[in-house]
Amino acid sequence: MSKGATTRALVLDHAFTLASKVGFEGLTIGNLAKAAGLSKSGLFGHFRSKENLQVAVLETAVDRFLEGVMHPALKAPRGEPRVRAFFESWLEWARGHVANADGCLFIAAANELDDRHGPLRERLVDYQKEWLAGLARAADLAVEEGHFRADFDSEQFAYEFYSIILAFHHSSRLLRDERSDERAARQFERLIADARPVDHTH
Amino acid sequence: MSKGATTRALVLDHAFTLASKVGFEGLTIGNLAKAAGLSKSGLFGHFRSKENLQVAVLETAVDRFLEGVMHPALKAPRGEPRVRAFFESWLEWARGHVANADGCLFIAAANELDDRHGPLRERLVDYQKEWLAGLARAADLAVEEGHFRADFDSEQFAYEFYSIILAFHHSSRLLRDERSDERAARQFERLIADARPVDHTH
DNA sequence: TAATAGTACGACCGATCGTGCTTTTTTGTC
DNA sequence: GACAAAAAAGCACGATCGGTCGTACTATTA
Repeated sequence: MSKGATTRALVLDHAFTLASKVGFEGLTIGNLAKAAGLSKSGLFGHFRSKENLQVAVLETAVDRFLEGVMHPALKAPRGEPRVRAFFESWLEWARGHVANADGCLFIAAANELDDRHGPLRERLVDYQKEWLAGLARAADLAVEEGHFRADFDSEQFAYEFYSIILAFHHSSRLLRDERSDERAARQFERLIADARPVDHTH
Repeated sequence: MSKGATTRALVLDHAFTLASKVGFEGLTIGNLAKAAGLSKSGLFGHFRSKENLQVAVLETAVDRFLEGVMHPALKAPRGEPRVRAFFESWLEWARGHVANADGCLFIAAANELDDRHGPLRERLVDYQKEWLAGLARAADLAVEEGHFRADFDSEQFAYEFYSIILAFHHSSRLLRDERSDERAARQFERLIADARPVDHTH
């Protein structure tokens, strides 16, 4: 890796951490330069605009998310186990960021960008739709495996799945409720229970 | 009402609208002054600090929320009807703001303030806890009326209720999914169905 | 070794931020 | 209508923002 690519990666590493705390808007070039140990203009040269920097940070975050959440979950056996694996690793991602006193960058970005337009917003939307579609696919597989009901709206499932993450983030970050973990787990179990085939055996 | 109080109220009216679009951080004194038709310093004199202004805006928003969401719902008969009324008016609040291309100020504030400290954050947290407690109380009444199961965690109910609002806001604002309404309604019906007493009549 | 491209620096730009100080205009009371 | 008080405006400040500039050092390549 060339010198330039090395420091660029180092900058993006600091940028991801910093942006997780302050969001995309709060991320200033001056502060990032201070954190990374570069001059403002030295850092700026790597990206040539703030928007380019933001896009690069978003893609860094996406890489980490794929690596830390999506890929591990895809190793679990298809069907309900994989759906559960998604939940565990996804929540663990959120939990880790809450514990570090920074938040989930994607949730922060969603709130900052929801009324803007431009490439940053479009990319974020595309990624989120992709992940929700991936979740829906995992749920469809659970239907095929017979773990979930045949009449089952997997998109609705993905929608509600994400609502659990959002509520957990809100409850633990803003309200600082120590029972957020338990709450999220119970909500998830209820979602799974309703997805299972009806039991007529008794 | 004295002249001062009149213009102060007018300023807060514009401030609420503006802050709903840009959040508490994006709300600048210069822009607000432009919107309200005052000079920066003329407006500033009414509040003497930005933090005071923000607190006043938050309290304005709380008044509107109580008036538009909480009070109407409390007029519905206790039990499930009142719970449903909460859902309808709460979602209508969110829906209205989404349609206006601004967002729910409380959700925006939650994301901006979740890692800050100071009176603004504390007030927001207090209000949100209050509303969730109010919701839990409404659910408890539904238990008393026999509409909901006896073994029933009303705090969990309030938690999941709010997750529906959060997901709706995210889905309609960021993803611009036209089916957000339908999704939220279905999620709510599932929440209610699970809260009802088990039916052993067949 | 010489030429070139990549990397980083400090100084600086115009714009905007919140906020203080001073002056002018408006309001309410006798 | 005079006059004090309140309200609004005018102006300026220091800080910070994203971004540009010329310049110097350091790799890479010829």
